[in-house]
Amino acid sequence: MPPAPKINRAGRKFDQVLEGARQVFMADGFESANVDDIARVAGVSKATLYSYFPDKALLFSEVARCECDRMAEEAMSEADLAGPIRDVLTFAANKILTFLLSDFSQQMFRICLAERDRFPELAREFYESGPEMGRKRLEEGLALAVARGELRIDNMSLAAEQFSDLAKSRLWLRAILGIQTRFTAEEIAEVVDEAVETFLARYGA
Amino acid sequence: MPPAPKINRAGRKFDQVLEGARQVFMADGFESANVDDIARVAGVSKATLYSYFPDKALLFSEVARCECDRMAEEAMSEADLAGPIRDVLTFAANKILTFLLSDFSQQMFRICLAERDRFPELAREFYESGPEMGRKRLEEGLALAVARGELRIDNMSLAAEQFSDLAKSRLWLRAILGIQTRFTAEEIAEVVDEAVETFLARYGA
DNA sequence: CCGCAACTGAACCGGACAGTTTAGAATTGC
DNA sequence: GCAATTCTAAACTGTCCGGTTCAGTTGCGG
Repeated sequence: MPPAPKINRAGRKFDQVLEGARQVFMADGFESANVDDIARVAGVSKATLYSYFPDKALLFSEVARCECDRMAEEAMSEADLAGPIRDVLTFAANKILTFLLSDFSQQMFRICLAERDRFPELAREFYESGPEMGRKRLEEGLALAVARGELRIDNMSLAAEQFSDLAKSRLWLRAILGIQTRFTAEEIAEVVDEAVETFLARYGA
Repeated sequence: MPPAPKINRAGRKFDQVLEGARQVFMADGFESANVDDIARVAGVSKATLYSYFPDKALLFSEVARCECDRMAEEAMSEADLAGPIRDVLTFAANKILTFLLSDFSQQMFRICLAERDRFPELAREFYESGPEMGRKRLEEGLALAVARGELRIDNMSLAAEQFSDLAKSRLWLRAILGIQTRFTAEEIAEVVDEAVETFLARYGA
């Protein structure tokens, strides 16, 4: 199967359907999303929607797959690797934290977790397109710094995980649970700086 | 309101109902849980169940509240603070990680996150009874070590958060997403040891 | 302008499920 | 051992929602 089974991609309104579904699913998740709502938001009749997708679950899978791809692209975006290692790390931690606190990232996580049992494949795609992809990118950057003699790292993969875990200290959990929804630049800078400090204390050359 | 509004606690089978609800809600969450199932598991008729609780939501809230209390007790359990700081930290990291990987902790997190919007109070109770309580306990332990001159810590609360974040590196995310369900002693020991190492590199005296 | 394919809108079906009712059985207290 | 209370089993109501159907409209190629 090239992209997915039983989906009829031909037709004028296919993209409309997908976009409407994206909006509704990303806002409500799978269970709470209502197919009538999706049709309405997509500006399409329910019959048309069902002429493209055999059922709600496959429509959701398709949307989720696309969104995982979007996330992967985000994770692959290049970082600036020039300059002193401390600055590079600070920039990276900032980027990681900002992304992890974004609405998009938070919604993706919530939805993938909520639908973990119904769509186990989705959880895996999420993990690979998000955290895993980010970790690989980070490892590459760290490897360069090691090569330049700025860092000393034995366990590269775990070091990368530690770095992103440090970068989201305190704030991510509060955000995902809805305890706190806005974050000041100071709060973010504090977590980022402390993350870099701790990471360098361990791995700085 | 002493515990909760409109709940009739008198009657022979109150505890049965609560226990049945606990089992079903902890297994299925709020939405997917079926009231007929709860009654059956509790060994009670549906009418009896509804004579104690006015609706499903309040029954769920009561169960969730009790489970948060259970979690708080778990988090408050004393750690062994004697011995060299490295051993104490290793023990603590082990305890934190083991708890965070337990079925109970994982289910609590999944349920609280899934029902975040429907029961915002629950997310807060979870946060305070779990992560917050754990952090406070950890801070106390760290403060003792600082007093003994074994650690140097400026930002105590963030240091405690960093420690628990380091302790769950890599494994927690894989567990919560269902990517990996069993963990070898070696995997756990590796994460724990690296967490302690990194923490001590930054905060060791 | 014809014919065909896509699309519409609204009604409809069936199953799931929260919550209610009722008629009667079991327990308990006195 | 009787009366009041509690519980039971099962049928029932109303609602929600995924998915289908269908009679009719739109729009486009020839």
